[in-house]
Parts: sequence; C-alpha cells; structure tokens
Amino acid sequence: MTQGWQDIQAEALRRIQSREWPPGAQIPKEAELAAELGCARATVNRALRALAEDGWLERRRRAGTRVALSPQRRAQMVVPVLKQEIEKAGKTYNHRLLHIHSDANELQLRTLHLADGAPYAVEDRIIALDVLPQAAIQDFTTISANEWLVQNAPFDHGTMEYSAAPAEAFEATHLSCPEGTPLLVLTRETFSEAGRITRVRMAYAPDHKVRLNI
Amino acid sequence: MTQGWQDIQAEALRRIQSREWPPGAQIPKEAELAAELGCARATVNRALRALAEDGWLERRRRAGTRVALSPQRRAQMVVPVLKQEIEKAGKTYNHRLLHIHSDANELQLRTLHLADGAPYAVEDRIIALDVLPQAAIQDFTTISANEWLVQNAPFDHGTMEYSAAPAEAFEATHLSCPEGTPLLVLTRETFSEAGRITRVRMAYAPDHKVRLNI
DNA sequence: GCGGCTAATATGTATAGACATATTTCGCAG
DNA sequence: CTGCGAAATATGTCTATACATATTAGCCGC
Repeated sequence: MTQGWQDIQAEALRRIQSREWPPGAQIPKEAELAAELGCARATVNRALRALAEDGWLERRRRAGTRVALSPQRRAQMVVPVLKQEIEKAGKTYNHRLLHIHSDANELQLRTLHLADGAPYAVEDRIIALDVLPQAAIQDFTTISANEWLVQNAPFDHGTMEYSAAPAEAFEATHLSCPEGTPLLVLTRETFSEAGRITRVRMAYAPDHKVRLNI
Repeated sequence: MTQGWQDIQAEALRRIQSREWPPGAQIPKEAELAAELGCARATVNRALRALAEDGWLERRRRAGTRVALSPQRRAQMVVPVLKQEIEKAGKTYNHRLLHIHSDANELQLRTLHLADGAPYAVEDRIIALDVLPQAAIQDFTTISANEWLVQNAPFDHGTMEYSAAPAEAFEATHLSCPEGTPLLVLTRETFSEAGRITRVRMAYAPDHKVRLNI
C-alpha cells in the first residue's frame, strides 16, 4: 500500500471537497496525516504544498494548515508571443513594420501581425533606449519587436492588462474593420532592474478570444 | 556555504538568462550539478523542477533537462468571484436578480452586479439542473449564482475566454451605456464528472480592465 | 538497413533523520 | 493586567539512500 504524493493529494482534495475538512478549518498536522495514511512526512508535505500552490490550502509555520476560505481556482496564462501563437494554430506568420521613430530616449514602433496573410493584431510599442541600447541598431523588419524582445530582454517583472476598446482610425485601417469596432486590447509593461524596458498596446482583430483552461 | 534550493534555482536561472546555457541546450545532469554546487541531488531536483514549472526548462526522464526554446513567462489568473473582487477594492458589493426562468433541464439567470451602487457587470448564466439539482431550490436573490456556485459546485475542469463585444440592448440598459459600446466579456464553462455544470457570459462595465502581474 | 528486444541511464519519487525558521504560547517581571 | 523574553511547535528544507519509471542507445538476428 505504498502511497505516492499524488494519492495523498487526491485524498486531501477529496476531504476538502466533501467538506470533511470544511473551509477555514485546521487540518491535522503533517506528522499525523503521515501516520494515518502510512507514508513519510515528506510525502504529505509534497502533497499539501501542491494543494497550497493551487489555492486549496493556506499554510503557515507553527500555525498549521487550514482549508482556504474560498478555494480560488487559478488558471495559467502565458505571455503571448504572436509568432508562436499563430504558428501553433497551423498558420503562417508574417509581420509588417508600419512605422518607426526614435529620439534620444525612446524607440517607437507600429507593427502589423498577420496570420495566413490576414490581419491578426496591431502592435503599438515604446522601447526605452537607455535600458536597452541594442534596440537602436536592430532591424525590426526581419524580426518583430515582439519576438526580439522576448529573446533578448529578460525582465524581472511586469504587468498585463486586458480591456475592450473601440478601434482607432489606424487600427481600423490595418485590421480591415470599421472604426469603433470593439477590439480586445492587451497592454503590457515589463521592467528590469534598470527600469521600464518596454510598453506595448496590442489591439487584436475583431472577435479574437483569449482562452484559458482551468 | 550550505545552499538552499532557491539559491540553486537562482544560479540556474542566471545561467539561462546569461546564455551560458543557451535555448535548446542540454544542461548538466542533476548529479553533476549537485557535485559542482555542493548540495544533494534532491536539492537540485527541487530547483530544476520549479524552473520547469515556470517554463524555463523542459525535463524528460532519461533524456535529461534542456533549456526551453522559448522561455515563456507565465502569469496566474484567479477565477473571478465578483463579490470578493469588489470588496477587495474597498467597495460595497450588491447584486440584483434581473431575470430567472427554468424548465426541466436548465435554470437561466440574469444578474446585475454592483460596486458602491454603480453597475459593475451583467451576468447571463445557464445552470444544468440534472448535474446540480440543488440549484433549483436555491434563493439567488440573497446570494448570487456566481458566489453560490463557487462554494457549492466544485468542478473538475473548465474553460475561460476573454473577448471584446458590443453592448447588447439589455446590457446597455443595465450598465448605463450606449448600445454597441465595447465591453470586455468573459465566457466561462465548468464541468464535473457528471457533465457541464454551468455556462456564464459576464459583460463588464465599460473600461473594465483585467490585470495580471508577471 | 530494419525491426525488435535488452540494458543503460536521467529524472521522479519515497524515506528517515536532522536542523532551520516563523509563530504562537506561556511564564515571569513589573 | 501588561509587556517582554523564552520555550514550544508546525511547517520548511537538506541529506543520503534506495528504488521506480520512462526513454534512449545499443545489440542482435535477419
């Protein structure tokens, strides 16, 4: 009856979902569970840690482990790289650099991303040249800024925001839709220790969906 | 110089980001790293496993560990429970049941969610009564379907989709905006072993943003 | 060269024991 | 009763060892 940590995890999850361990309640300590279930404490630890990472449990040293008051399910989302996103869907990726302008501090770019020749998204980006001077000498017609940055500008942290906005004039033109059409818009900023690397507004073609599995 | 697994993880991440271990390359096996860094193999395992979960590495038994071709950063998103979302922002939550209709198989609901009295989102939901018969006798004027389901209908898996859509007539009315205004829309379906539990379309008030930290 | 069986091997996991660390609890001084 | 420092304690982590498992590499017969 040698148990694996996944079995322990499944058993604990069963007890949570069946309310044998109701929300907010303390659960037995690791050593007790190990004894009850016939395995080592490290195995129980692995199982409970995984459940805590998934939001089912809250654990604190000395205070013990309790069931989360509202077990929130979490979904993972990857920071999108359009080229991969499109090629993964079995389509051909292309991009066109629409506009580029730079001054001492900033590089501004507008890029149209295409899937099988059809407009996929319009990208409006600012790159900080003091943080990332190499960007000034890069040819963004052969590799898109989106892709180049992912490969060459590792970031510490950043934010992503999804919202809905009416298509602006230039977006409407390039995405072949009427001005004002509701578009899904992603705004992202990334930072390194030296400061803000880039800020991008990505307007997706009409009816685009961002899908997550939970 | 006793190393913790987080130190090992940091060192490995440094080697990845500095291209000492370039994308696609095999990295030394756990036992070698353990010897080099002066710790037990289990500690290296813990560190590399964490990096693999974050998308930096790909690991396969016998084949070894290699740097991911495109290290994709991942963001975690929680399945939103509006009441908590609003109260966390320091506002008062309320909801109004706008419409309810049921037949033998399904319960249909429309709910308006309010933050400090202002429209926050309109929810259009279907609940499968064969999967969740208790829903038929529940009073959804005191607790919103959104909240009740999270607490009473644990699900196995599901999907979430964000998109942008023009406000439909009833949405425009309840969110006090012109018909056709771009709205951020979340569509979610959840399933248990017995089948689909619920399907919901949540249309957020204009200018709503979904924010993620990465 | 090809198909298939077998051995080799890197990661995955279980275990007992030890120590580290964050918190709480409790006793003591004031 | 109050505040503070010390002891108790549950989880966090490291170690060494052993075995499990997936997958590759290599051998063999044809």
